[in-house]
Amino acid sequence: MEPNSQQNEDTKERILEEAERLFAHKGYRGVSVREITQAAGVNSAAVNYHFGSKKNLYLEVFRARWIPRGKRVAQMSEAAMASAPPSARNVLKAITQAFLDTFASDDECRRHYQLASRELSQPSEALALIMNEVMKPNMEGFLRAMGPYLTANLPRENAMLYAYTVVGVLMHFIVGRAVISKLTGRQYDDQFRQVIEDHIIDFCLHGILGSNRKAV
Amino acid sequence: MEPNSQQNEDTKERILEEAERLFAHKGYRGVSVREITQAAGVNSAAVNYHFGSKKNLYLEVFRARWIPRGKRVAQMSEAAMASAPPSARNVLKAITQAFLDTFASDDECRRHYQLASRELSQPSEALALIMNEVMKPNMEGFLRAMGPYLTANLPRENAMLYAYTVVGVLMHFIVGRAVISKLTGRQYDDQFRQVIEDHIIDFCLHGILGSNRKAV
DNA sequence: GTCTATAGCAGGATAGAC
DNA sequence: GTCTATCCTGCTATAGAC
Repeated sequence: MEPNSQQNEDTKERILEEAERLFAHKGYRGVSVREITQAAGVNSAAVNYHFGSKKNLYLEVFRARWIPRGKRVAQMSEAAMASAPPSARNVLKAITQAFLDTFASDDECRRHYQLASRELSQPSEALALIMNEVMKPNMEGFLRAMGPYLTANLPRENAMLYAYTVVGVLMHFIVGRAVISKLTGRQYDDQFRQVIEDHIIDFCLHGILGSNRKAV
Repeated sequence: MEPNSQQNEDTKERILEEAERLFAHKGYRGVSVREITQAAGVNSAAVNYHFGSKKNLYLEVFRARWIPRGKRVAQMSEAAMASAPPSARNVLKAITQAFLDTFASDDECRRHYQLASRELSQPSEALALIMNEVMKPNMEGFLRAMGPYLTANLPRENAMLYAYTVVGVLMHFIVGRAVISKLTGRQYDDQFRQVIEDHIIDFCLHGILGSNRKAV
């Protein structure tokens, strides 16, 4: 690979990185191309050269970064479900830990779900991407793993509501971190993180099994 | 009240109404003052005359419309909790129905929680308003009513996590309506609405009581 | 109080030198 | 491929006529 192409890839990567960070933090309209290129330390024309338009850069953030990361989360989740002793609790533990821990940093986790959360409540073209490529398969994997613990004749529609609720609870705790600290008066450190993780697992476990515990 | 003042109030009201609708739909940055004044059928200078600035108009939407409406939701919730036979399920039913039904229309409900949801994940000055005036008191009312059904020594911090989760589930189902229809393949009509309402009540009821059922 | 006109600025995108 | 300079559009806010 010749140096120019290398440089080129670096530039594209840096733009994508900063674009994701800023879009997650401020939303699409809240960020300017100039702000992105400045943060990436590249020329202000680079976005249009490499991505064609601001809008396409936004979509490329999802295509090149969000979706691969989302697929890693799903893989981690599946792997944990397969390796732990089979139980409903371990299935929920697997998806919860995958959602919270399959990231290079807390910040990356937060960014990831802020982008998703904004698409859920204010859809753009990116929503179809994340739903079809990541969220729907992830929810289906979760439901497959939970299958043995649900009533046999539970309609698919109702099962999907459980999966949707679990995802909602997870995202709500990730993106609302500042609010949680304010409400509880407790700093969001590793210890509190663990409290929250346990809370989510317990809440969702009983939420799902409460009306669906299979007769033993 | 002289006609001018009346006209004046009408103008302010129309601007507030359209501003809320558009801010909820597209976010603060996604809406221009021109768009709001055009939708309200008033002159483009009217926003600055009546509200001083776009930012203050945004805050005024919360002060003049969101918070009173949020307080009505809390009142409905409290009233329903007080009038129904006391049970944990009825407490959850009260808050769920208050969240979903204390609105002139489905659209108004959606707008209300879209504004709140965006503030949660991307706080502005409005967040402190809605937290202090509405959300915190509402959560505390919910926990007071749930108190008899929780273990006596449950730390306030953990109780708050339950309230925060219930609010999160409710908002997730309200703002994510389009996604739910896509996931389940089912149209969001009155019948499905009832399915979802029952789902939310059951999920949260068992989610909370699962680890906290008082010994009888 | 209401409107038109516009100042003043920031945005996305592009042309063209290097 | 990269950068500077710039076009054009659209924004908020305001000044000033009526």
